[in-house]
Amino acid sequence: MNTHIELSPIETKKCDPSYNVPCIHDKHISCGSCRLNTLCLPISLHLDDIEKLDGIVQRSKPLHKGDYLYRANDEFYSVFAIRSGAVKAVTISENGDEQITGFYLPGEIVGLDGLSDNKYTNSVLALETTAICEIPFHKFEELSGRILNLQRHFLQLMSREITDDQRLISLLSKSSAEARIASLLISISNRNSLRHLSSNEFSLPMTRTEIGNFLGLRIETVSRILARLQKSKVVSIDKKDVVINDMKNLHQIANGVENF
Amino acid sequence: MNTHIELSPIETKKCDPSYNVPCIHDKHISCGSCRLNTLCLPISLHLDDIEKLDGIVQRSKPLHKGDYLYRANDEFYSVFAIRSGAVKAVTISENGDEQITGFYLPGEIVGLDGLSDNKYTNSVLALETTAICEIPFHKFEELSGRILNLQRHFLQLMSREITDDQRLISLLSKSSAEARIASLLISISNRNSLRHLSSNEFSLPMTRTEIGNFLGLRIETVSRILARLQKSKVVSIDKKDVVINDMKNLHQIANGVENF
DNA sequence: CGATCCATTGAAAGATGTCAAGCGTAGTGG
DNA sequence: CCACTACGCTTGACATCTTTCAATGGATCG
Repeated sequence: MNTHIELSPIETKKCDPSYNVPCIHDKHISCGSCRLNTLCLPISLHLDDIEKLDGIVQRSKPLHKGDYLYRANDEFYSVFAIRSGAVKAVTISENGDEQITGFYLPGEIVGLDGLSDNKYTNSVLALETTAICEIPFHKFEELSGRILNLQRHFLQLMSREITDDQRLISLLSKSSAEARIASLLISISNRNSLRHLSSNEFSLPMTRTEIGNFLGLRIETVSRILARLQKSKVVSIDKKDVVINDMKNLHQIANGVENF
Repeated sequence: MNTHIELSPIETKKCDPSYNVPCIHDKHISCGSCRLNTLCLPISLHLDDIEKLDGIVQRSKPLHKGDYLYRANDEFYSVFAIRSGAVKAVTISENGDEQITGFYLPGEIVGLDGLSDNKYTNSVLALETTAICEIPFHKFEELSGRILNLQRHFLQLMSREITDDQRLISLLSKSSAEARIASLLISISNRNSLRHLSSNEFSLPMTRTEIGNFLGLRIETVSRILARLQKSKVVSIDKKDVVINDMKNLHQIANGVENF
């Protein structure tokens, strides 16, 4: 059974048979042969340890746009690795409005917010068709009791989430609308690099409204800033498709806040 | 030897001998008898486990205002619990300016940002005279291999830091200057409650400039907002001393963003 | 006592938000 | 298949909020 899902053009290219690598979208791919494992497992595990990990990872059918992976206040059960597609994490504040706390791309982990109170504080839902690896936490915890590297790795993942969030705090605290948007573009670009995709050309998985929500800006401001960046030839934008023409300049506009 | 340090009036009251409880500022207090242990150890450890933990905690002489606990890029070695006083965590962005990512009060933990790359990403320094419990991480890790509760607890601490940071992101992303400052006051108030101190009356450990840096506002804005809150009788402010007169109203101003 | 830091306040400028209008596209139902 | 609606996006004009600049006063420290 082949469970390939719809792909953006960039992603598809990588799955061309001529590449002679396993396709990341295959539901039955193992952790050992997953092209993303340098991201979600950036540690030196022995082959048989990887196999053990592989044994507890559950791969289910893909989420479609708008489908929830989990909801705030759901009981914490698993953490999840994004295999393809993209998701957003959102919280709902008391007065009812939604705040996006992060976008997550392939190779990245969501669900770490669930540990502190044994229930998730965010909801996570798909921005586009998205494939997921689910890692039931109690099994993982049991496994990581036996594999010391794995435990250490997990702590690092959490610490990474903390430092990423703090970079975002820094960005929101001090930067202009233009710097925020430049930073977001750089962030996506960098994360694409890690996945061996183009760092200069990519497609935004989220809407303008979502960008604005995430960065604390109105949609009109997002639209105007993108138009301004386009006009100054730093980037080219056609709907969701972005080409970064002048990365150096973009970094200057982002004002030293590299990514988040 | 008595190593009592200077205290704010509120804090001092609690150390009155008539209270018949161990004084939190005593360098030689044990984890088992520390009044803050419900904060930094909110778990059910057996008595002998607490003693083991106690054995690895190092209590050094207090930091004075401006002293660094650690600096960004220092090798990660320990996490730290604040025993008394207050510290701030700061990062320096590429273009050289400082961003405060958090204020930490007694019973709270700093240093969790150091795990991901084995070096700290923040610098942490004292806002006032501050006593610290240092917990060398390798010893802690070794200990938590043997005490399952402790490992789980540590993950919860990290997850808590993540959710706290995300609340702050939400605040910075969407709120007016007035809401940000109201939220900060509420946050300090709540954290004082946890420490069994007054939730309506306290002294700010940080300057207006630091408040502004943390909340993404200029010092003049901070000053004006505080004046406005005072004028509307929601709070009374004299220099660093704050009295919250109308908590309900303050919550409304904070606009549903409870704390962070 | 002078230097420095912190805080307050006013006036003006600048940035972002709000409101309103309009366009294109995708999805839906007749 | 078309019309209709909903949604996402863009752009202009104006309002509002926050910053910037400037002047001043109090507190602290050597």
